[in-house]
Amino acid sequence: MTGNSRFAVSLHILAYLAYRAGMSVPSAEIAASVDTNPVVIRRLLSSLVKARLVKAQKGASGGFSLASTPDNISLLDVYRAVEPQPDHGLKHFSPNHKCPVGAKIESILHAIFFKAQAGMEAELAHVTVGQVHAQLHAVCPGKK
Amino acid sequence: MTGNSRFAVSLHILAYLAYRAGMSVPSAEIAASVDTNPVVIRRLLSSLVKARLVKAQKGASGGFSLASTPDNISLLDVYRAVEPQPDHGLKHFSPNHKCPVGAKIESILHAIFFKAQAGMEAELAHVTVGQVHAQLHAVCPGKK
DNA sequence: CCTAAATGTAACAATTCTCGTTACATATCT
DNA sequence: AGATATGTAACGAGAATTGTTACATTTAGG
Repeated sequence: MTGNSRFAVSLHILAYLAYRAGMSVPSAEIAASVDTNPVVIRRLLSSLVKARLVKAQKGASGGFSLASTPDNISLLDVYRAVEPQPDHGLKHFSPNHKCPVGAKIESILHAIFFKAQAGMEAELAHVTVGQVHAQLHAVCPGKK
Repeated sequence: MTGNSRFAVSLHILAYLAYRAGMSVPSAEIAASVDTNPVVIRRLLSSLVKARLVKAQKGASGGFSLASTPDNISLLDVYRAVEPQPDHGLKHFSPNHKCPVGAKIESILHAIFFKAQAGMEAELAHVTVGQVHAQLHAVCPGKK
């Protein structure tokens, strides 16, 4: 795969839970909306539950629901819950420390990538699941 | 690999070319600094040449050199030259359009990812290869 | 209390990406 | 002419992602 789709699918999941407005929603129903296997959905939900963004209810008539108001969940919360720590290629980057450039470049790149990452996360921080939900309704107001 | 290291290695390459101050540098020498195979270096340089950031000289005593002043090359130029178009997982994301959520989520996510990407690129835009080069000298002033 | 429905997770295959490596054609300086 | 470099194709190993099957565990509800 080019890039992983964990973040995109997770946002779909949370938007769907917001759409179902507090109901307990089984993974199979979400999987039908995302068009994938329920296990894929449960794997992501497992991370979202650990991050306290979602509550899980086992057993018959169980399922998942948001742990708080959609407006209280930022996309940065979601991003951090499901995306692995971004390394920007530095994990497999071991330059020759005997070279003056190789000796110093690593820490310089680290600082640069940190700032770039911060710039991206700042954009995610001020968008909420509630806003995504609102955009869904803006064009498609009729709840099924 | 977790993520690709094209951008990181490319910055190392350009910092090395700046460090060698206009000399024609063969890929083998750069590879020694990065600690990898010369073909890996030439592959990346191929992209950098296409983007007009670097000049190549074939034949004996040939090699590579910066196409302009280090201060005229921004990290965003480099990023765009060597990184594939980021899709944020949307390429392999085809939700069920029969569902009200699945029908609309894709374009909403597209807009969100575009802004997030722009936030990151803005940080890269105001850093130059010249600044990276300056940081190298700041701690290690003795050129070999 | 029993059954149906649901989560939680392990395991595995198929696909894709990245990187290192070898090989070789081509170009060019000395 | 010969040594030195680029340019690029081809291939394999390793890792990550996703879909899938399988199964243990939990729980609501009749």
